[in-house]
Amino acid sequence: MAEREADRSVSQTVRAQLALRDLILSGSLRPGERISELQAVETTGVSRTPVRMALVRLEEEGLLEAIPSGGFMVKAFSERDILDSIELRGTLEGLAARFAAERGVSPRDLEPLKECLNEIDVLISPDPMSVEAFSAYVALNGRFHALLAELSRSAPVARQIDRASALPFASPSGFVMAQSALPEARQILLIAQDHHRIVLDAIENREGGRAEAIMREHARLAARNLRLALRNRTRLDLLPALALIRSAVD
Amino acid sequence: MAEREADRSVSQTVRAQLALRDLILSGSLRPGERISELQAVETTGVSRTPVRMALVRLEEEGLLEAIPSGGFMVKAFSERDILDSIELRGTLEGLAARFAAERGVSPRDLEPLKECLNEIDVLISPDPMSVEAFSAYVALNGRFHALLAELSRSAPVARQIDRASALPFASPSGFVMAQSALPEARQILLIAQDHHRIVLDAIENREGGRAEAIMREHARLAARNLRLALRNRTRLDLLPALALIRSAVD
DNA sequence: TGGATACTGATTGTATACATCTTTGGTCGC
DNA sequence: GCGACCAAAGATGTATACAATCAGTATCCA
Repeated sequence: MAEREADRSVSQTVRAQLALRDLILSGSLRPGERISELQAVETTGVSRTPVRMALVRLEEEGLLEAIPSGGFMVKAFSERDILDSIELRGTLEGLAARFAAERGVSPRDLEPLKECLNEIDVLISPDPMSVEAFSAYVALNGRFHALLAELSRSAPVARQIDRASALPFASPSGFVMAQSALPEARQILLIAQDHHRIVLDAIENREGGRAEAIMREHARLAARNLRLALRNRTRLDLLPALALIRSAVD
Repeated sequence: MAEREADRSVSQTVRAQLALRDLILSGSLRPGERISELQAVETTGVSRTPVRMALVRLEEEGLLEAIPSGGFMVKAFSERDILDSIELRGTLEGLAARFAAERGVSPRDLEPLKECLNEIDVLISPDPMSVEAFSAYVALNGRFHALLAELSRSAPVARQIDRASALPFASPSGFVMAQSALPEARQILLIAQDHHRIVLDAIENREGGRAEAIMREHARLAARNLRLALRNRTRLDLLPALALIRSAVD
């Protein structure tokens, strides 16, 4: 009951969507649980109309599932669902990289990506990375992947990548924070950064197949991160998305 | 003002969605045109609430685009957008086929697909195929592709394929009807059917790479169909989706 | 005692009224 | 004559009231 009268700039629908998403990812709403609209109205402080709009959008986003008899429930994911979602994103990013390579990109277009990589270099340079560095990495990594999707110059492909990355555990840096405390963490980021450089090199030299393959492999690093985080059981609190996993975290 | 009181079994939202989709695909609503909610209310005969719900769903479907200042407009597609969407679907179906091959499927699971192919064989056997045969082919072909997506046993992948195929010009048999009058048509269907057989063979023998590659190539038949239909300019009336193409059909 | 049916409560789907914002047309000023 | 500003009309975003459907429970009959 804090920010009941939050800033008027964003629509009520967006506010409800953000609030409900937080509730889902934080685990306040359990997988399989039916979402009561009236309850959501009380929680979010907006009326039923924007709440319903938000529910529809969250369903399209993949966090909710429509109940045949009406209404929505929180979707449950298996560990394999998550791994598949990561492979899916890798496949789509691979397609984007291949398009970029085949169609050619100007040095001017590559500029922001290289700049992004240089900034990442600075972040991952100190050997025990700080938590803030990990956090900054997440932002820069997301930026790099977004720029890469644009590089395909294909609106349909970029759109599909966005939708595939919408699920928090499928996003490019979904499991980075989880292992910020592990010693292997920095090593994995160094490898990831190498992938970044390779894909740009492949695109520059118009090697479509190579660009595609490296992006697929790159996504599999996320899967490795996930397994690492689950096995070590450390800092799982940094992964709100895991509240959605069914029978993986018991 | 005919079916104002259509059957009560479907919700008003679905009815509005179907009606609006028809209006868009038939070209009654031009690309770039803002969709007036009140006008949609008059056209569809339902009230504003379900109309707005339908608009949100059609946006997620990819047929509409949100206007920053509010409301929606009909999306415009370039010819390249369409070709990219086809390649996108092929890539996703390739992933599904690879998953099916790698994970293995039981003969029991393959049964309905083989049955489907046998039915298609009967349809494309007579040399001058009838228009009804083409129409039946569209249905069976859609069924085969849906079954193949299921075969991946990956809900996220199947879901993404559904969404990629939602755009009419990206769907598996999007451009089949357009060339039902052309002599090359049957030949292309014979090749497509060969692809179908090959992918099942690859899956049966757990050849993931082969299964993936053939599905990618298979999708490119749709691109070939599109070019063929556009060049011949025959039966373009059978392609309502072309109303969305910007600057390709002038 | 078990099962089926009817009833009641609650929840979702729909319609409409209201407020705010955008857009468009006209007029005034430069 | 052109541009900017203001006003009015229409559009969308929001809230709420109503209707219909679904789930749960209790009772009645076999």
